[in-house]
This record gives sequence, C-alpha cells and structure tokens, in this order.
Amino acid sequence: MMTLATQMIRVLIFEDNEDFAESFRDMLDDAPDMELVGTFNNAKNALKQVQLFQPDIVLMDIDMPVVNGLEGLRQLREAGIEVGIVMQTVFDDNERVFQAICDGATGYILKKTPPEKILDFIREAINGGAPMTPTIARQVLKLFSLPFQHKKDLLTLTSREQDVLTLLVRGFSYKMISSELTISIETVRSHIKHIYEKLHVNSKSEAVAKALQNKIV
Amino acid sequence: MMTLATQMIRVLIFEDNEDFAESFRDMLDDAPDMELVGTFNNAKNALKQVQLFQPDIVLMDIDMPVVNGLEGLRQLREAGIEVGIVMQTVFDDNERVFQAICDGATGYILKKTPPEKILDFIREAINGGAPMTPTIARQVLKLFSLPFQHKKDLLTLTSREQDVLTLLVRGFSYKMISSELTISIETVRSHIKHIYEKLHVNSKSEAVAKALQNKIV
DNA sequence: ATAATTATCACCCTTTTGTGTGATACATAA
DNA sequence: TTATGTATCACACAAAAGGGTGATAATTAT
Repeated sequence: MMTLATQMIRVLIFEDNEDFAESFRDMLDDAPDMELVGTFNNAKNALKQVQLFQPDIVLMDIDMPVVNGLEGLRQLREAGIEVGIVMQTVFDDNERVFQAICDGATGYILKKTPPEKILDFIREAINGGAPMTPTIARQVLKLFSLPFQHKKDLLTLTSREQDVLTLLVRGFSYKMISSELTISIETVRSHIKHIYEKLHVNSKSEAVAKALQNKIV
Repeated sequence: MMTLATQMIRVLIFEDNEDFAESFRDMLDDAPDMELVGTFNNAKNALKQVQLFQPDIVLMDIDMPVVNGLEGLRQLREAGIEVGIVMQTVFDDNERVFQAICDGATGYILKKTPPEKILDFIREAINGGAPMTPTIARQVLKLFSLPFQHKKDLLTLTSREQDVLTLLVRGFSYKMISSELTISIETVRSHIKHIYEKLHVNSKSEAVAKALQNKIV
C-alpha cells in the first residue's frame, strides 16, 4: 500500500551471529526508508545472493565461518559488482582494514557502533560516502598517507630482506637460506617476519605470490 | 715450450670431495689435450670463477655444501654463460636430472664412470655432444619422450588439482582449502602431493612460484 | 647526540607442512 | 575385463614454518 517502497534502500546482510542478525532486523524494521531483503550466515554464495536480491547496500561481517567477509568482498568485487559493501567486525586490527580497503570495501565499521549510527552509515554509503568509525578512519589515513602506500610497502624492503625474498621465491627453505647467506636461521626467521609485515602476508606461499604478482623479485 | 697449449681444452672443476678432485687432477694430467685450470669445492662464486678462468668445459658436482652444483649451473646459465657444463653426481635420481636438463646442463654423468670415459665425455661435450651415462640417457628420453614434457606435466593437472593449486597461489592453508572446497583436509593433502609430483617441487612456495612463472594459474 | 633503522641472534611453543603408506569407490581406457 | 586414473579419506611421524618477546651492535637519520 505504499508506493515509496520503490525508494526503499534494500539491505542484504551477511552475519553469522544470530544475536547481531536479530538486532539488525529490529534496527531495519524501525527505519522507514530501509528494508532487509535477506540474511545469510556466511559469504559462501555471496555473489549469487547479491545478484538475486539486488541490494543497494551489503552489510558484511568479516568474522564468519566457512567463507568469511573478506573473501565475500573479494568475490563480489572480482565479479564486477559495484554495490556498496560495508564491512563490520568486532576487531579493528590493521590487517583486515588494509585487506578490506584494498579489496574495495565501501565502508568499515565496528560492531560496537550504536544502531542509529549504523543506519546513518548506510545512508552515507548510499550517497557516495565512505562510512567508517573514527578508529578505522585513523588507520585508513595512515594506510593512504602517501600515495600508493601499498606499493611503497613492497619497495621498502631492505636489501637484506630482498635477498631473502628472492630466495623464498626460488623455493628455498629457512635452512637453505641461512646457509646461502651464511647467517643464522634465526636471522632468516627475523627477516622473514619483517617481510611478512611489510607485504601484509603470513606465509611463504603468500609472500611468493605477492612478490611475483607485483614483480618485486 | 709447447705451442699446442693454445689448443688445450681448459677444464674447470667444482668438486667438494678431495678424493674425487685428486683423481680428476691425475686424470687430466694424463690427458695430453687437456689442462685443469682450477678446482673449487663449491659453486659459491661459480660465475666469477668461470669468467676469470675462461674454461672450455666445466665439471660440476651436484652434491656440494653451501652452494650446490644445480645452483651453480643456474647461476651460469642465467648470466648467459654458454660454456659446456657437465654435471656429475653419485645419484641418478629423476629430480636432479630433470632440474639439470631444464637448467641447461650440457651433459650429466655418474661418478662411478671410469676416468677414461670421463675424458671421452669431455671431448664429446667440446664437440657439441651431450655426454651422459646410459642410465641417465634413459631418464632423459623419458623426460623428453613427448615434446615439452615439461610443460605437459604442468598441464596434466586434473581439474581438482588445478582448483587446489589456484587456492595455494592465493595463499590458502590446507585447512582453508579443505573448507573452501568442502573436502577433508586429508584429501587436500593428497591432491597437493600429486601436484608436487607433477610440478617437480616439494613445498607450497615452490608450487606457487612455478604456477605463477608458468602462468598455469 | 639522540632516535630510528638495520642486521644479527636466541628461546619457546603451536600450527602447518611434507611424506610414506594405504584404502575405497567410480569412471574410463586398453 | 582388467588396468589406469581420479577423487576421496586416514594415520602417523618428522621437519618446517609461524608468532611472540627480546637482545645487541652498527648504521643512519634527524
């Protein structure tokens, strides 16, 4: 009976925690300009579901079993889906923010954000904004304080770290690297830890992939 | 006092075992058309030494500490050095033969080869031949039984194995892959074992490097 | 001259990998 | 119809990798 239904903001939610999901439902019920078009407890078929429900905004929890929100985000962006995707998590650690931003998240909010604020954030996102909590904003600024901070990271490897990375790409084990460079294996471990931090990865294979894909080596 | 020194075949040897090195010296002393220009116990500075001594042929032991013969071979070829390089080892395992051949070894002989045969092999190599012991020859034939057996290997990955490899390149752990493909982690391990065999590697990082460098993924 | 970076090494403890050795079921090729 | 290849799962064990915390000396930057 209401023609304004056509102007309603369609929201799709990916959230495994039933309590949160429930509170989102209540929250959206109270918002006259929004409607919840679906809720899923993981991002397994995110692409399919987004294509089916055609939401205007997606609220994506990061911490979900099976397929987490970052994966879901990646899936959608890789498929060329341009819907607004607001990530949310209880943690505000650097790594996920970094990942989410790189993968094209529209916004990034913490779960402790009060409901009314979340509604505002959704409207912001719809209007072309990039909603995020102040904590997150600070981190993002740091990430983008310099143009191409991302690439910069890749290039700020010290020469010794580059040596190590080169050997990693050649498939050397820690032990082999230590003998190749005639340094202790502990030193190798130390360099590799630093490399991981700078490349934002946490395994040899990821480091190798990133090194090759970004032609660092 | 002999002008034929200019026609002497200059041989450079990389060999860590002093006994073998000694017997090579004796062997070359007895050969009227060859001279030993240097011996080193590992391939650490192979490139430098080859450039310095300008040998006609290099005898490269595979099993050496610090920097082994395969690494030495790679170094030289990567630097564009086209000198004949005859690899030798006590073992005739597939993997090294495969590696050595791929990296441009001129020949591949076993250490149990009698000295006079080795001299013949060196002359063969100088004359454009590819000296190798029969055992090795058989393996090489197998490796090249089909044109581009190498590439073929890369392409004979089953579709499931390709799935797994793709995820490896994305930095997934076994656990993540198993959940992504909804199969047991044991199955993941099984697929990965097969992938390693086919790609001739034995770690995730090597598999990732090979996959990316050969654009399999 | 004081702070930050770099390169080096150490210890602890958990998780992940790598590898060997099988087994089962199904489909396909010889 | 008997091999062969594929996909699945299991167990056990050793080696490797990852992460935290922290130390020292030399260099470089501010």
